[in-house]
Amino acid sequence: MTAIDRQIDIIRHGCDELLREPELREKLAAGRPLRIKAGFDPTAPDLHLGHTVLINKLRQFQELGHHVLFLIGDFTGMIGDPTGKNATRPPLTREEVARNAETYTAQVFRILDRSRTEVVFNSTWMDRMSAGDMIKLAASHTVARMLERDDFSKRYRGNQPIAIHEFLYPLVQGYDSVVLKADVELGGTDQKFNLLMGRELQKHHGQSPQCILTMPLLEGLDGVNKMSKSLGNYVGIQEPPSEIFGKLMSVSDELMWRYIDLLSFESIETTRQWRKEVAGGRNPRDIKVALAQEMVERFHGAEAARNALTDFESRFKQHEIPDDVPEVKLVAEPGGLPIAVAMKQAGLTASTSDALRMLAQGGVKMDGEKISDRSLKLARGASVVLQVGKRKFARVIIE
RNA sequence: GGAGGGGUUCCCGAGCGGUCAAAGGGGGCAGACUGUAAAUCUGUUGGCUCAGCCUUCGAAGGUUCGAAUCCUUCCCCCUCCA
Repeated sequence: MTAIDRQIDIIRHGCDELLREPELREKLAAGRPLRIKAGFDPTAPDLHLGHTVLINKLRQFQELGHHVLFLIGDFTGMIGDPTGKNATRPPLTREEVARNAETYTAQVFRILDRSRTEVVFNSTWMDRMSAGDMIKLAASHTVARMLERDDFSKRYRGNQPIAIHEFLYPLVQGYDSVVLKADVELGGTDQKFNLLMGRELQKHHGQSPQCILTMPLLEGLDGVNKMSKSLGNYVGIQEPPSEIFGKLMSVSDELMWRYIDLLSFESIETTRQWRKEVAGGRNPRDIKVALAQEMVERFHGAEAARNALTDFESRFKQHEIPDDVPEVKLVAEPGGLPIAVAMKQAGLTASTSDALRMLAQGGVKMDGEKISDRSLKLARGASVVLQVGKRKFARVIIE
């Protein structure tokens, strides 16, 4: 096995598609560090495990000696890429984009090697582009070819609106590759069309076209939709250990294997062994614990991972009230504070109506005892732990 | 520019003068069962110091004792023709 074979092996591992391998071999054969581009949409500034699938791959490229161009699509963010959506997204303001971008850079270096990463913003060159240049760029592609993109054609057929400016998104993304002289661009499978656009435009500008590597999209906790902040089915890498642990424990057994494939650094031999053991009767829960601990350890360290497990067991096996319950101080009138209002003010429910529903359905506990009396009032000086559902807690202190 | 169709609660979608906070499904949430899994069953799903009241059916006006439902104007989306 040659050195290049070995690189290709590592690069291909876990990926969805590599276009085109012969070209990549040629680039690798030149022996120079390749320019690896990946674009990030600044709408969701909190990185979650879904993002890390791609970032882990970037990290691998760095380990192989290549140079990562971490592109923040602050210009494209104002367009709002409709990929995976069935509706036009509201464009972000410049201020929102800037704020989001900053939180990105603060997080990626938990995974990436800073010395081999260049963070770039596409507004740097796009802001300087004239209307005339933009028309020239737009002229390089046709509507028919745009409509080849699955998302566009679906919406078009489904009588859903497509705004003209949405067509500019792939063009701008492709043009970014021209400016950056990218050798390889990474993206999710949903990005394939946009990634290919980079190849087209690079050829158009006399460059050798970038190779594209698509990574599978990680399903969210629901196991159906892709992980995304807006759908609320994500595990954020900045979340506290107990949240990361708990969320991972709540995924279905089927989804657990998917997460192991895309997120775990365990060797293929180990994970294969796990599958065999589960097939032989081992409780999948044990494997899930291992995965949850690995993730907590990656973002919070080994000690946090150990604590996450013991906390989890005391809370859910022994139904104990956790010790890190947030404290909320509320003010009551002389007559006391109605329980439902207290629940809402403590942030345990979205509304008092919702709180009343929870009471009616037996989903509320006070100091560990189930309560259902909606007329209950908390008197001044009271200090109680309220629990709604399985995981929402608050110590409420009435003043 | 012309002709036609359409905008209903998180989503899809029924309703077409009162019995509508609005059927049904999806999704969400809670309960039971569990491994905080899945599947299943049950309940619930606008807000409010909640036996009552307030706000919602693209927007604004109007008719009516009463409007998601009728009228007027406006905005937006789709289709066909130009």
